[in-house]
Amino acid sequence: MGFDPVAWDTEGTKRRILEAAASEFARYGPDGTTIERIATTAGANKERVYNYFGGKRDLFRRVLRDELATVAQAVPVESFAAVDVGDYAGRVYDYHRERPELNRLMRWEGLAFDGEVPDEALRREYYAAKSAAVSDAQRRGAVTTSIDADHLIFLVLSLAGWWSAVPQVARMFTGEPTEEEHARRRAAVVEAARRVARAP
Amino acid sequence: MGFDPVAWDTEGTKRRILEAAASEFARYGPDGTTIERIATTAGANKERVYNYFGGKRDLFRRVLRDELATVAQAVPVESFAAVDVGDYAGRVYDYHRERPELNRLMRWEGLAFDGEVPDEALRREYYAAKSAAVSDAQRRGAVTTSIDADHLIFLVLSLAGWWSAVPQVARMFTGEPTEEEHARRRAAVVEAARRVARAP
DNA sequence: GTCAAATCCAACCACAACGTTGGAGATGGT
DNA sequence: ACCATCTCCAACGTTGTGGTTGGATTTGAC
Repeated sequence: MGFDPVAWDTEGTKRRILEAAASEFARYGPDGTTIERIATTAGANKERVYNYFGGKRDLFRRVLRDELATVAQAVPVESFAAVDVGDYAGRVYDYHRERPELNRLMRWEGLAFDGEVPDEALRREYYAAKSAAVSDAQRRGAVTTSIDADHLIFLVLSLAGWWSAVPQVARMFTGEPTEEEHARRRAAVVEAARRVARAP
Repeated sequence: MGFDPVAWDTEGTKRRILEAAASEFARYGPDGTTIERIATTAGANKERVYNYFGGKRDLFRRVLRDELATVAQAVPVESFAAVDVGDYAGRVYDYHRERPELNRLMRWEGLAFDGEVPDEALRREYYAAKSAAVSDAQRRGAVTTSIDADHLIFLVLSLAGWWSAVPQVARMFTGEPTEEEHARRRAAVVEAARRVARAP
């Protein structure tokens, strides 16, 4: 099944396995995903998966970690004194839309692994930076102080994230997510985020 | 294993199976749940489950439908001209907290069954009633018109629901959900919902 | 050209879960 | 007291998946 006419391409194989794993895990979750399917999708076989990465759980964690590293770069965080909260929420909405994997992986994680979180320190740091971006803006009077910084940023993320958490409910509320509907949703998210953060 | 000293208690068995199924499905999801475990938890055996309800999927749908019927009564919908949007959001947050099953089931549904939704007509009607409660308030000037009614109500539900969708993220943002922290989260949700809906 | 090390593959084991089935036990009418 | 009917249970067949292992193939150094 491998297309390696001349040499071993172990790095490439690893990468393809990770890509396939991200896709499969996001789609079917930790339980619904089979190593077999990941392997064939990646043009390899099970043994390679077990050999390169450990068992299924290890692979899931690895995929989630990579995905988190990606988003950290994709939607950077500054102070919300300089960046409008609404625009930021809109960008987060866009990101969820064009790369639904992370959102789905996190939700699988929330449902299946409830307590335990891999790379907790790293992630905590990432989230703390976002909170800091809010409190900075609060100190400068650009954002309301009637909601704690960490609660506020989380709520803003809620506005952008719930749509893909329960897409079936979203559809029943607002109709099929056509391109236009997506634009409407995005506009609503932006407006709502601004309203939540607005200074008095 | 059955505790029926005198007569067959088929209704009771059905009920116990449904209760066990709700708990198991909410906890482990459609894939992680085993019929065996449902049966033993309910003090019955597999064959009863298959006989009373169909396969696993049928049972899942049944459980979800029952849960939806319950919530429809628990958090009734009126016009948001009479009821404060913040209070309503707080009640929804409370409901998610004290009965996490529905939220989890909906999220499993969103992840595992993506497209297909059982009892779509019923649910659509339920959601439409909520949207109507918003548009009524908008007509009366009690709620902003700068966000569509259906988007607005969905966003309010986001504020209350995202906490349990990604509990691990919530924890990393705002710390362990002690009783106090829950109170803070609830207050933030209430305040944010009011801000989103506030009329000019 | 040779050989040790690394990569890849196919077949295999164990086991858990779905769904079924044949029969045992209880019930209520006649 | 008997029988049709419903309820219950234990055991089974089948399938699919996680994870392993032994060996074939390729590579690069010497």
